[in-house]
Amino acid sequence: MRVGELSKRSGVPVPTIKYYLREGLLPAGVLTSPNQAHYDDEHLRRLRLVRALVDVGDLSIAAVRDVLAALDTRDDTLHKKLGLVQEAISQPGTGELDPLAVEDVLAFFRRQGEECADVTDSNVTHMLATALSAARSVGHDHFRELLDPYLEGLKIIAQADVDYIATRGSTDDIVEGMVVGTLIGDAVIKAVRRLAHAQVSRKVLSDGPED
Amino acid sequence: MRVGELSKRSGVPVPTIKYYLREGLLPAGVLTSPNQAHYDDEHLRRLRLVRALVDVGDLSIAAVRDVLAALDTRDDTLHKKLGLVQEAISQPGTGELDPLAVEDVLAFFRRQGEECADVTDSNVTHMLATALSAARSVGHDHFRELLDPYLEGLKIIAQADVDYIATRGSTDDIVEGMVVGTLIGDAVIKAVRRLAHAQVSRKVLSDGPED
DNA sequence: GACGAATGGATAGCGGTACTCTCCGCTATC
DNA sequence: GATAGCGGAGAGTACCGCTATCCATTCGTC
Repeated sequence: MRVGELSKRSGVPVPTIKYYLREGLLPAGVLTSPNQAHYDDEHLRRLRLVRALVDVGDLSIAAVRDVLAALDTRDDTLHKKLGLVQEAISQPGTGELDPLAVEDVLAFFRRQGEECADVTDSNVTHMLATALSAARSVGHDHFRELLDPYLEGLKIIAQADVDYIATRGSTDDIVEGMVVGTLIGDAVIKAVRRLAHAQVSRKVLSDGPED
Repeated sequence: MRVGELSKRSGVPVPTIKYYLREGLLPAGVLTSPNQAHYDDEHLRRLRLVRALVDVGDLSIAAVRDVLAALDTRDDTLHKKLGLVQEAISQPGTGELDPLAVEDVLAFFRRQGEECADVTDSNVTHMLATALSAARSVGHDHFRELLDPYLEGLKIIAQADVDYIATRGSTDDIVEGMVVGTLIGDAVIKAVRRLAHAQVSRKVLSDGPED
């Protein structure tokens, strides 16, 4: 297919597709003439992935490029590849780090028996410390006490994630599934947590019959 | 205190504070002269809240304004106020809605015995449908099967959230705690989920001893 | 009470991001 | 052979969150 049909099938405007091509988010099509190129289903698939990362995953174009580069890495173990990808989909955040919050994180790791060595300087750790710093800055220094119950709930969720991913065939599918599952999972979790809050709020607060 | 000290204590540059004042994110200080205003701890607290919402909660300035407006509402039941605030901190997202994904959401509600009536057109429902649409568009139409295990894990988390909030005194503290807890909780959950993934990935994939 | 720094207030400008537009010569299709 | 679409490249746009500049006034302190 040519770019017009790629656009129609994906819902992405042609100029945007051209932009993604320029930015290296989509591989160039196969040239059949100096100004005719052919795109296949793989391009369509990749394009939809890019949109999902941008729209739902809220990744910047640069971050998407990193993710795709990690996905396309050929010569690494699965574990390394997963690590690469995870770094790429975990934006660190910009705020100041309160040393007390960093200590909270380390204490949490110790409590959970994490080998901290290879984790403490990752984006994920930074994310966590940033969030706890923000909590402290607005006077919620007891927020850290939620880490353990959160982990308890997230173990269930992570297990479901792993089971879901395990149904996939090739290692490429696994890595891509991890990207999609992590980012779309984030969005789903955000929404469902809010639903759970609303449900509880409705149950707990029977304040005033009606108005 | 005056603006300079407010800046020093919060770490926010003076021009930014002025900007927030203009945008209505901070109430004006009490004027003691035509060009001197006095700010108190309440301003400082509000400023830090704004920064947390912007930095960690990733809210736009407009969304922050909505949240603050909801927080400052005086004449509503707690339940209504919580609902208002929840809408304000739940950005809908922009993608197309796949009708099949919408059906997935409704089926989920039915399964969970939600009274859908007052929920189906909320931002949160839209968030969920957007995420599931994205999943479908990249070929993960079985992603919806994760909804139930996610809810199971999130019930634990939501319970912890409620317990945490319940320690607070005034209803104002409750509502503010809900904002902070929801947004910072989102960030924390994101991070901890990734840690859980990494942990599981390390456990499951003992592929190759070392390199 | 003089003087430099800081203040409140208003308007304009800046830097980054994600597109979007325009133009070109060429090509598929009718 | 007309017309629509194409690949490619550079410039332009819209929005967002600040940041810079200016002004008259006032604070701090000497």
